[in-house]
Amino acid sequence: MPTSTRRARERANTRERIIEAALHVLETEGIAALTIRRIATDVEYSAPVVYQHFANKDALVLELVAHGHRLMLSEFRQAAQEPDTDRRMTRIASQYVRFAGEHPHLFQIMNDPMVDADERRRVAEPVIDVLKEMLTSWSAAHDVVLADFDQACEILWGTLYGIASLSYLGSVGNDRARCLAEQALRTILLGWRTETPANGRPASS
Amino acid sequence: MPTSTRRARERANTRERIIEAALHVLETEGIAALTIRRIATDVEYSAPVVYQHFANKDALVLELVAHGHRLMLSEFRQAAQEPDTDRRMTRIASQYVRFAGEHPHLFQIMNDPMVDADERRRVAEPVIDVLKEMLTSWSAAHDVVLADFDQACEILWGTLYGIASLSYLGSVGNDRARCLAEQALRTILLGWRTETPANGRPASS
DNA sequence: TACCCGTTCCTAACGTCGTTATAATTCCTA
DNA sequence: TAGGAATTATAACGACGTTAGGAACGGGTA
Repeated sequence: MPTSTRRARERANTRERIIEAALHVLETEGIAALTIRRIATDVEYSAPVVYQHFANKDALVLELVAHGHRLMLSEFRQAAQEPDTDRRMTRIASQYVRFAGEHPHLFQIMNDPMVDADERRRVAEPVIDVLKEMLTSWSAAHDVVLADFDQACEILWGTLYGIASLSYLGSVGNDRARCLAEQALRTILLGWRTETPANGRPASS
Repeated sequence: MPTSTRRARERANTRERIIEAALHVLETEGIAALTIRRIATDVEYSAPVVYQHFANKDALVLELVAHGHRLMLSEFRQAAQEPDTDRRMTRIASQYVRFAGEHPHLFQIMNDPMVDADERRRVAEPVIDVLKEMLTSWSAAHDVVLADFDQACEILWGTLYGIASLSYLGSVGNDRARCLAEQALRTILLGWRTETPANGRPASS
């Protein structure tokens, strides 16, 4: 009975090898080197074989985008262990920019307008959820009630992306961008604390 | 004697027509339609003629990027006429995002990692300068001394780009992105005002 | 064992891209 | 008017994503 299951296993295995090869090419040589023929060569197949595992190049790239977000998610979870809510926020900012610096080509396709907007939103969702959790606990810790929570999250997310882009677009170095991101986050959080109607009594016991 | 000057004039004219045709294709049909052959067809020439005016496609695209920044600059200058320094800042934020929404494909190539980083910095400089002037007058109006002025500018620039990207990447609609940008700017400015060592005496006469 | 059918794979090809070589044509100048 | 430079188009090259066609393989049945 296990004859067909083995075939399926082999199929899944080559599919995985294709993704890994594509990922390796992307990270080491950039998006220009990421061609179907190159990937096929690396996994020792001919080009059309790739199309048995992916409908087209976009589908394969989407897989890399998903991988990138999973990677970012794991780094975010790591940063989320910081107990202090303020430092946690600045650490995630720094981590985000660091990711963009350490995986520039991955970061590039993760924010490539060519990939479908809905798909990108879908794979980015878990990462944004971490950000939401962190903002929730931060606002709770400081007795800050945000006028519009989702809006606040989108502002943070956009800000992080924008400042990370300064780095990967070559406007500033990555170290400086990390500094900028931390500073920007501190400023925004300070702004939110300040604009909260000054009901400034500390949380009663 | 004017025979050679006419030739030069014609040359310059064709060059300009190529740029305009390229711009039209880009804005109306997107970057995928922006091919040398298509542009050449639109100006009623064969493809190789384009290479008499531009070293390669990148050089032509760079011209479009420069055009985009000039366009953005003119809109910024318009927003800069607002007398109130605070409203001026939020207006520029709104204007930036609006530009990204009204010229999505132009905005895309203006921030395309494929175009040379140095060249992009160069053509973006005048636009950033406007932002710098506005921040200067804002901080003066509020007696705010920014710890690091350039850093503050880069934070603003990055934030605007990031939030505008939320729109053109399809995460949020353009109207919402404009709202986010204004809100983000207000928050950041509030943060800077707050963190300034509370020498809170109003500007003495 | 012999056949057969479905899967897997490769070669070849199509159309498009950016770009270049080559040749024809045009237009000014001497 | 003859010659030479500038201008133009045709054809081609290599690389891309993608598809068509057929060869090879491998397990289930006679």
